[in-house]
Amino acid sequence: MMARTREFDEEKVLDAAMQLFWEKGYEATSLSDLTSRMGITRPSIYSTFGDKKELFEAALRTYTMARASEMRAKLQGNPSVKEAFRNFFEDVVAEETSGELSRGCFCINTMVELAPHDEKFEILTREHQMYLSVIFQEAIERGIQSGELKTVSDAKALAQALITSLIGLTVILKSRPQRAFVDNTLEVTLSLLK
Amino acid sequence: MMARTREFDEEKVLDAAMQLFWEKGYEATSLSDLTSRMGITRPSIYSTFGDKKELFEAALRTYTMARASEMRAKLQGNPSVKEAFRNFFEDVVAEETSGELSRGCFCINTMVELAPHDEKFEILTREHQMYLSVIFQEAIERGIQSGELKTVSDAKALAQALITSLIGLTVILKSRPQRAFVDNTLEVTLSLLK
DNA sequence: AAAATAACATACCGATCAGTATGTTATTTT
DNA sequence: AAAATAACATACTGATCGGTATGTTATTTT
Repeated sequence: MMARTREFDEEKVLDAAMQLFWEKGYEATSLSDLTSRMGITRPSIYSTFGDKKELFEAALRTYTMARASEMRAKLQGNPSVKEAFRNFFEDVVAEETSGELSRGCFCINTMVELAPHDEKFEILTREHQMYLSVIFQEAIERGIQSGELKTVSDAKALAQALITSLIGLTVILKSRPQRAFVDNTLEVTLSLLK
Repeated sequence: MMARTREFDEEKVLDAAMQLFWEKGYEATSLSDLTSRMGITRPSIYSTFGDKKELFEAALRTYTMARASEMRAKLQGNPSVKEAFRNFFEDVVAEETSGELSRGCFCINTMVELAPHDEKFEILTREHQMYLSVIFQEAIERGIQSGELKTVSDAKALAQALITSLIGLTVILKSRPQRAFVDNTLEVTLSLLK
């Protein structure tokens, strides 16, 4: 039973927490950072989301769900699978290149920072990547079905290799490599789709 | 001029700091962690290495130099370039799979944690990866020279794509993916060498 | 041997950390 | 309207953070 009505939008403040954790990671984000960015007080955070780790987990789950559906939409929105993949990878590059900060991928950041020390996040991040690789796989199978891609391709293995390259690309973009490096990587990687 | 003689081996304690930063990252490693692992006191750390960030930088530089020469040795030690790359990638997998903790690559960890927020580490991590890609490139060129690889290959672009895949592989191993995922990725990635 | 000096050990600094106790205010239930 | 209750705001907790002041000990230089 609810007495006084909540003055903040739970979804909005969680999104604010997500942005912050995404930018700075778990350890480097303090409760003070969170209260000021979320616009609510410390006790409100604890009563609504639990402790810092639980809030982080909620933020990450929000992120992964949004990212998976965004990715599926992008890959399904183009009749040509090759074009869809190229556009997708180039969007990633554009996203990280534009703007002051390259936040990378929240899930990948978490895989690096927390997965080795916290089994919950080891599982959560692994399963998200596996899920993404299935989305890749479905797109590739669509390309094989339509005749755009060679029938002999191992769709699953190819999808997994592309996910691995996507992770590598996302990570190295944080060091702001030269444009040519990225372009070369993209050309060679996408040449796997044939 | 030196009065009292130093009681610790500078190289050894720096190596201890490297191990710790490698395992836990910058933020999650405290000065207390460092003193107990390095076996020296706080003032000794500060007088010898400077503050926490400077110590971290020294540790990272030690790591990158060791890693680059280790990598060059592994790639040069085999007359077959294809075999050399396969062994190299499989060594990475074995390294991360065995043992309780998958530390990943210290430089990649730093790229994720610090590069977006600290230009010094953006540059340091980028240049290390570029250096590694040149080592890859030289091995590929050797393979072209010997006739083992196709003459038309763009050695540089290929090397850069392989580095990107290596980064992706190193990162995803932190989430302990299924063996089949890794094997598939490896097969497809190494198929680029032909 | 005396003076100088640098590495040592101990104990401390203010600041900040994650998390909570306490009291007030607004809304619902009775 | 009274009682109950949950969200609010403020202020606090002990612990730990990175970094340093201070005094002692060992070695070198004079």
